[in-house]
Amino acid sequence: MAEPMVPKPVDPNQSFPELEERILERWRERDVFQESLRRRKGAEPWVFYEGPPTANGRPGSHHVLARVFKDIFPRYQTMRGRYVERKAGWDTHGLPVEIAVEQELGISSKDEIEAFGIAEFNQRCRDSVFTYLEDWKRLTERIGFWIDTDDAYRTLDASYVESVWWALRQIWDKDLLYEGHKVVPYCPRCGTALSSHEVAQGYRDVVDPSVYVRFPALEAAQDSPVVPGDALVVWTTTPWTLVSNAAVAVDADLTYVRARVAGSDEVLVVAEALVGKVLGEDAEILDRFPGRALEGLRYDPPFDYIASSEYGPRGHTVLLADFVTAQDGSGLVHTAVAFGEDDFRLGQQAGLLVVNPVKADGTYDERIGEYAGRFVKDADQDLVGALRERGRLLRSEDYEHAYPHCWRCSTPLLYYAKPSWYIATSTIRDDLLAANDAITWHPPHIKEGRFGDWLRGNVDWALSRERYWGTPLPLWRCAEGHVHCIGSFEELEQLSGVLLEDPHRPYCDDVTFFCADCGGEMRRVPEVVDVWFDSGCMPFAQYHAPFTGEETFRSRFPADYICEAIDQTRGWFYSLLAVSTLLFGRSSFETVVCLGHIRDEQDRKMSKSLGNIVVPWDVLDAYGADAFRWYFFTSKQPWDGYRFSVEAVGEGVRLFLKQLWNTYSFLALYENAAAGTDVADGGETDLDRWIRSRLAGTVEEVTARLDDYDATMAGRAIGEFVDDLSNWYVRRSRRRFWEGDPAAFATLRECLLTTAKLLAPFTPFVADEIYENLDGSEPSVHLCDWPLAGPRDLGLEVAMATARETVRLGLAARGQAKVKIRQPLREAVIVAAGREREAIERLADVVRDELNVEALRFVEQADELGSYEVKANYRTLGPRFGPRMPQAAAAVAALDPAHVAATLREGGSVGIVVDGSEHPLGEEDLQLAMQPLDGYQLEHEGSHAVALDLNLDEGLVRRGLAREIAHAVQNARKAAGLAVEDRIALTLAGDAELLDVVREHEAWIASETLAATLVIAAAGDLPDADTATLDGRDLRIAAVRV
RNA sequence: GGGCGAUUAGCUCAGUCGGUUAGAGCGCUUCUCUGAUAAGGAAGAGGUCCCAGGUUCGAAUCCUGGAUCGCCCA
Repeated sequence: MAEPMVPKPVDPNQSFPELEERILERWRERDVFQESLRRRKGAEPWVFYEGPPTANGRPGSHHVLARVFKDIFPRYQTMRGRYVERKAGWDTHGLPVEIAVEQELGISSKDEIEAFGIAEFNQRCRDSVFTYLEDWKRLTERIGFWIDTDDAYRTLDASYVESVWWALRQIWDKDLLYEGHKVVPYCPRCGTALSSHEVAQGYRDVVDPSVYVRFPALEAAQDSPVVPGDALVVWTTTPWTLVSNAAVAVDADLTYVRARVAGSDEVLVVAEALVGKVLGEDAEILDRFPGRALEGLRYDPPFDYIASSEYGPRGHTVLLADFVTAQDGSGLVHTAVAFGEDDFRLGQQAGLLVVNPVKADGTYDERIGEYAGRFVKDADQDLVGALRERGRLLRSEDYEHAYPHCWRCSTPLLYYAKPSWYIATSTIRDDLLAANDAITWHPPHIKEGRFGDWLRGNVDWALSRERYWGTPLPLWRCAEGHVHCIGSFEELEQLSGVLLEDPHRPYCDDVTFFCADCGGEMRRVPEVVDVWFDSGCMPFAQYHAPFTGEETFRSRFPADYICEAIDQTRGWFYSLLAVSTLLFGRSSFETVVCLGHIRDEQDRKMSKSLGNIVVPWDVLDAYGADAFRWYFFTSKQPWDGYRFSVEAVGEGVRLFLKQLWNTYSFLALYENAAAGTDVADGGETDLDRWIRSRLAGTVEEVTARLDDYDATMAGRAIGEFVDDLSNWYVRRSRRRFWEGDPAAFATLRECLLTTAKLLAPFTPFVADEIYENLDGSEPSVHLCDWPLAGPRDLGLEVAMATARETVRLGLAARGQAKVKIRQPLREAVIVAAGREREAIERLADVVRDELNVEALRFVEQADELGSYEVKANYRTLGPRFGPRMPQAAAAVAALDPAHVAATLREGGSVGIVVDGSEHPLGEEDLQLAMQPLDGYQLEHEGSHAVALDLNLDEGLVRRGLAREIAHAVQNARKAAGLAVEDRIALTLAGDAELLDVVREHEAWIASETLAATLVIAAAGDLPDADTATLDGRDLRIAAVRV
């Protein structure tokens, strides 16, 4: 480094938002982000994948959280020497976009979309996707998130879609893509099935009717315990499915009973364990039998819209099932084949036919008579009413439970049997688990907990959506049912002669070709692909691999790091893992940081309806991006979630950024004041060596923490260092800075410069400003290499800690004695021996100065100042004595403390008797504490104590007054608005005794206050000057700049 | 109903391997320091470490059960 130049003056009241705007301008001018990439070109890549947000909504504070965590580690790794490409991405397909366009068009059904025209509809989707793109770009830049938005991948691009097609073809070729008929969660409003990870987003507590319905037994099988006229008690929380009741399920081994309710002739059948709950405690039990005895029993269904025969031979009979429990309900479970996963499976086993009287829009079809055309969930109450009227209803109550809703439109989902395309992920469950095994999760519990559990319970991925705006499913099918999966545009062109420019619907729907098997016309199936599959393909699709970007993809796979909020466990984290495991047999990311949610000051979720959203711009305008970032990085571990408010950010500004800035402006101030003067280098002091050692320790700590993706502890370590720098190093070194000691400037400059580099990934703006002004040999701190830790002097660090502890005790003693610090005292008596004493002696200047005492006197034995109390060290003696520890502690307490102290000082050991045998105790087994002695003001902690001699003589009093006078003059200087380096002509008047002190300490006062001349006027002079009152005496001060 | 996480001062959070009297910052009161500071220092007030059992010489910490909150799943 060249001889440092004098930094330009620094405004201590600098507005950070204003500073940041200026630095953004500088970054643009110097093209710093791109330059940071150019300089690392060819270096070992460190790979980050951007999880694509959708730009059809405004970015919020939670996006800022994610984006700053996406920024910090790439910045850090770049400084460490890695090449960190940062390609932005946008998620552009899917229902949210369609819904926004529907709202814009004022329509709300698929029929209306098709009437409007798919081509035009999709064009509108395409247009709407980037509605808030500028907001996103503006915020991204403003918070200092360096990502290349000009080279962003977009899931709607034809190249991206083609890569997704390629992926599907790979999966198809592995026989893992199939059409299944399953009960799926289905949104009747959106007209499409949802994947399990979408369902996971929409659980909400609702109150549904819970009904117990009589199903009268008809003809009984031979040996049946149940006779015609008895009624089965059947429980359900979905009355709307009762119209298509197909069977009743019971558990074969569970015990059921015939029972009579008190005061009634009616005989009801329920599980024994639930009799009390369903029929009352006083019900009379007539018969007990296992569930299997009920098998085959025919019953009269609750509604007769659909004849028993339509369900096949076993329609409206009792079946045995493995999912029935006596947990709740009646132990007899209503089964509607089309409306539940268990129901459907049971129906398949029993050969029941699927009868689904519910149309795709969620309303009953014409078979359900008066209810035809009604939305099924709305019919619940009327159906319950109808059951009641016909005497079928035994009981009805409200049942509160979590029920899935469509994550986008909030419509309650129906479980619904329909054909859908699936990826057989459950067959690669072990591979998924093995891939997960190689991932490092932050926080770690997600790996085996939430995410691992989810993988272990993996079900096939419901891939298809019966929608419009999405990647079209590349499957073509002929009338004979032959299916062909297209893997590239070129392949489709070869088959059809059509090269798609836009692969979206409806254009791809128009492409046909001849079936290779039967020669029939092949048409595309109507579905599009789950958007999560799109985003799961981003590792290769962002580069259009394997078509044009295969090499790039290979060099950027897998990612070293990804970061998203916890809700992506079943979203992007899963889709990334599933796709790459299917295609490449491994995870596409190695480390993931999982962020928590942002809540408001009252710990409520932030939502538009509560009106408690914190708009990021409010934070940025008030405190700036560095403050915003610093809050997220250091206030807590990010996965714990944040109680967030604009004010919460303010505290970090005051306690960290302002402190840092003031230290920096202090350096600039005194380097400017000292400029041109030629002061001899005072040489490095212990204080310099100490802060450099602390700096080295901080570099080590921050590096280790960032390597471990722990921004929180890394940031806090920097915060502690800056606190030490400002509140101890600078505070204790001020005189050297006033005097212009080059050694002090060099130390502080180095500390600030290294701190700027450590801070660059955290608070990139203020870090760059400090670097620019103190060094500036590179265009930006972000082009610098990460600092290497210098040598440490741990002995000195420990010594300083001891000295500071001594000061703390001394100041406490002063406080207790109510003696101001400006009043010098004769001596401080310090109890310390060995290493402690050496430490304090080494740093005696610091201690003496800080305590304002003329001398330090050491005593090795506390008994000179007070008496000892001796206590057992539980940590060492506990393991030794175990259950006899109380006796041992009592024996120690009974020892003579003075004797113990003396013995230990001579290196001897002390014996105690426990249970009749003697045990020698060494120094480490005993703790000596002090009891203060009268006459001294003593503060103690452990074996270390400080006492102050409070006797004042005339000289001390007058020196104290001299300091009061100097202080009063300084206040007057400050009040007059003088700069710290201004020389003054000083005239003092007032109380005669004070003026006497001034005469005695004239030279000292003049030098302290930078007085070129000091005139002592007559007592009554300067009637109009500033007046300070010292000890009840007036001092009039006139200070004029010369 | 199940899983995961959380619960420590009015607020925000630390708390190492189980060790004596549980800490810090903010806020509040009093005092103090100041040639940078919106800062610093000292003292004070403020605690059922969510509850109950258990293990242990000793539990905020380990175990079991429960409560509350959050997220996820049925």
